[in-house]
Order: sequence, then structure tokens, then C-alpha cells
Amino acid sequence: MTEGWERRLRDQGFRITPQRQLVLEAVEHLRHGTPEEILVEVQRTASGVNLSTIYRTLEVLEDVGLVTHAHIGHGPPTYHAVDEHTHIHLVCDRCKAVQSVPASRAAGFVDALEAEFGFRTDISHVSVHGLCADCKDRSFEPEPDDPL
Amino acid sequence: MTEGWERRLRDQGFRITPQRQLVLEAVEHLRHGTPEEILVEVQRTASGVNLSTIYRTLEVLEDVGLVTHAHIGHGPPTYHAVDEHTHIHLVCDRCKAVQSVPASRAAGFVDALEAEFGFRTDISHVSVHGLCADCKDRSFEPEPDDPL
DNA sequence: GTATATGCAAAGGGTTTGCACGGTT
DNA sequence: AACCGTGCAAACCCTTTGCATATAC
Repeated sequence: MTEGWERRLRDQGFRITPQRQLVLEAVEHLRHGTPEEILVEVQRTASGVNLSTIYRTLEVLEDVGLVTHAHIGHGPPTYHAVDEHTHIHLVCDRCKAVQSVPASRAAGFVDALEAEFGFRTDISHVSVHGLCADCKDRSFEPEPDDPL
Repeated sequence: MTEGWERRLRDQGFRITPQRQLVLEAVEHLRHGTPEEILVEVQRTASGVNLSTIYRTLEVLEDVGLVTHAHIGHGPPTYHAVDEHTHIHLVCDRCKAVQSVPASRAAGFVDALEAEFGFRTDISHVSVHGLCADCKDRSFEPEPDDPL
């Protein structure tokens, strides 16, 4: 569990509640989780927790900097604990595999955007789409359906 | 209008319809458009066209390679004609401004992902989030609300 | 004439909101 | 005790789907 999470909430005027603790634990345990997946995880301990609470709690936890979210394709966002090593998601549009690579691999790109356009990139926020190594080689086969 | 669009459809077994022509024209005219925006544009000429037709048509046009879509934040996807110069969207999470930069700026990053992980990136598919030059300088001010 | 495309309306996911109750401070 | 947080249900937005009709071939 992220150290000092309680202070982080309290210092910004939020209260400590079992739900907030459980959601944070779930995010850290799952490593990658959609709101729905987080709900299921939380309900293993507290079955009464509601989905809307998950949404509201994730928003609060993101506000205080304990979690972030990234978009992986069309579906719901994926949440992460912020203490994990920052990474980029490589999403295969064909087989849907998601590979994480260190955000440092994008340092050159990110720096160039800042130098040239003054744009400060949050590289981990959005995933990178394409074809993974396996699917690249098999790209003549029919798609398994529903490409992102 | 993209040259040879009719062949492109016909060759893949699709029929030529007024709706498909209008949607393609709308996408090219708007340069960036969500399904809803495309509907409005199409309805300036043909008010009877239905939203579901827009969705189905965009899917077909994408299948045959006449348009692509990219995700800009939480909302609906944005469609482009493929003949336009490939570009990346830089989305400011604070002021929501969207800046287009040539995809070539990411060449180094894309090449590195392919060399290191065998991953073939479709860089234009997903937008890059962060803070634009203006907002970076004003980042001490309160946010205007609803960051993406 | 036949198969595909369209319009319409209803259903479906994911997310947000209003409200009254319950818990934290 | 006051206020914030939660559960519940309804509403919301975006997208998809079933079906009957219209249209391209």
C-alpha cells in the first residue's frame, strides 16, 4: 500500500473511508484495472460497495495523486497506482495484447515535443496502438474480429 | 474528394450510395470530426440521414482504407480522411486545445519500439496528452474544470 | 430480382447525477 | 452537530442492433 495515502487525502481536505482504502488497495493489487474490475476486487472484501462509489473514489484518488488512468482503446480507462514505475502501454490492435514498456523509451520523443512545440507530454496517459511482433508476422491472416 | 473512392468500395464488394459519398465528403471537409459532427455536416445536404448510418458508413470507409479514426480523450473518436498528411494530436489536458504535428516527429520513437520490441506502431491512432506551452506557464492557476 | 444499405426505434455499455441516509471529523 | 461520502436508482451519452423498407447492382 502506498505510504502516506491517508495524509495525502487528509491534507487536501478529503476524509479517510474504508471504500477509499479498499479502492486504492484494489488498484495496487490489480496493477491494471478498469472501474468494473476494481469493483469486483473491492467486493471480494466489501460486497456492498457500489459502482458509483468506485468512480467517485477513483476521481478523488486521482485528484490527490495516488492513482492515474490511461486509455487503452475504445473501452473504459485503466487505472494504476502512481508509485509504480511509469510505463507506456503498447496495445496490439489485432490480438489485443498489452505490453508495458518503460516510459523512458519515449524520452527523446517527449523532449522533442517540448523543445519544438513547448508541449509537456504525459506519455503514460494514452496507449500506443499498432501491431505486436507476433501479429506483424501473421498479418496476412484474417483478423480475430473487432479490432480496437 | 479522394480520387478512386468508388473503386475502393466496389472492389471490396461494397455498394456506392449517396450516404457513403456524403459521409466521405463531410470527413474531408471537416478534417477532424466526431460521428455527431459528421452527421450534422451530412444533414446540411441530406437531412434524412440517420446517426446509425453514419456509424455504419464510417466503419465501411475505414475498412476500405478511406478514413481512419483517432481517440482524443474520453469522448467520441475523431475521424480523418486518410489522404491527409499523417499527424499526431497533442491534446492539452487543461485548456483542451488540440494541436496537430507531423507524425514524422515520432519517427525515432516509433523506430525504437520496432527495433526493441518488434512493435509496429500506428502513431496517429491515439493522441498524446499533456500540457500545451501556454498552460504549462500558467500551471499554478486553478484548472478550468473537467481535465480529460 | 436479390442482396445490401438505410431509417427507425429500442437496447446496450459505460459513466454521471440527485437525493436521502450514514459515517467521519 | 455539521458536513462529507455512500448507496441506490434514474438519467445520460455514445454506440450497436433488429427489423422492415428502400435501393444499388
